[in-house]
Amino acid sequence: MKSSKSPSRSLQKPRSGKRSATKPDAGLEAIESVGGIENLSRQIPDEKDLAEMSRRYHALSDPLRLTILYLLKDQPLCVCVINQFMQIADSKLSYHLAVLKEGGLIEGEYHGNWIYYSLTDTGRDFVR
Amino acid sequence: MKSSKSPSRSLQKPRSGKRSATKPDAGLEAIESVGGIENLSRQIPDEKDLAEMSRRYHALSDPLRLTILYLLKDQPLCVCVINQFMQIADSKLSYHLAVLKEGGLIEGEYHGNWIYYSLTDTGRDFVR
DNA sequence: ATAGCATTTCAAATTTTGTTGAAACATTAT
DNA sequence: ATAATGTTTCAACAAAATTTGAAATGCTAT
Repeated sequence: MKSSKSPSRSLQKPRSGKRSATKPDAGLEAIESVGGIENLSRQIPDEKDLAEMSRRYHALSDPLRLTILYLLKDQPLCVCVINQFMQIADSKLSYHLAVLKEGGLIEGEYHGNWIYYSLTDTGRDFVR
Repeated sequence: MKSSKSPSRSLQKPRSGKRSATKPDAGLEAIESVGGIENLSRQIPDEKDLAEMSRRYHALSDPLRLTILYLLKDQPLCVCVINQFMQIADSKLSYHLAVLKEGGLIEGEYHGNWIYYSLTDTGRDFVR
């Protein structure tokens, strides 16, 4: 995940005086044809939504985490069983589970001694 | 993007002798109920697909890159116009465009002096 | 060929993310 | 309460992604 906050755009239309030879007319016209830069910017989700989307996609951006997600496709599984598959250090698995959880893709709950993880509705959207 | 190659799983069923008190019966049964660990593993895309998915999601995992994607929602735009919006260093924008391109979400082509970027079909799937 | 602008590429510095092993915490059983 | 097991948290380290500015490259016009 990156911080890169959305730039505080000035949204000023490019100066429309004498247009220098270095400006692509077609590009500017394309913008004008959809209502100008001010209007274009309305297409863009607000900062909060962008951050949430980024977090979710980041959670999906690792083969190991995708594997976990697919493992959970048909049923919840406890950490110990997931790890029979993954064969990685407990703390490593825990880290990746946390990333998936923070991305809103899985949720876990204790059942006896074991934590069972399952897909959230959002998570389910991403496994086929 | 992370390297984390999918673990070479041994896929052995947990030893089924005397079951220690530390094994969650429900979890094991859940696995058996879907055909055992061997079968579960068939749910998981192969390494190559996982890598491709990871790359694509990684490209989506940054607010700045998502912003670019939404900018391109309704029309191709040249780099210079995109940057009127983003207001970041040229080389920085270029880097992020490259990440999006490698993720298969956008493509660019020269039109005269300027490169116009547009969404690929895959990219379009991700802007609303 | 040269110049001029648009865009990318490169390498170095910085920041973020992932890994590791030890320690802590949660739950259950004794 | 104590012990035993499952899971997470923590801090140090390693690896990967991002930023930055300078230099290189691509296209067009002269």
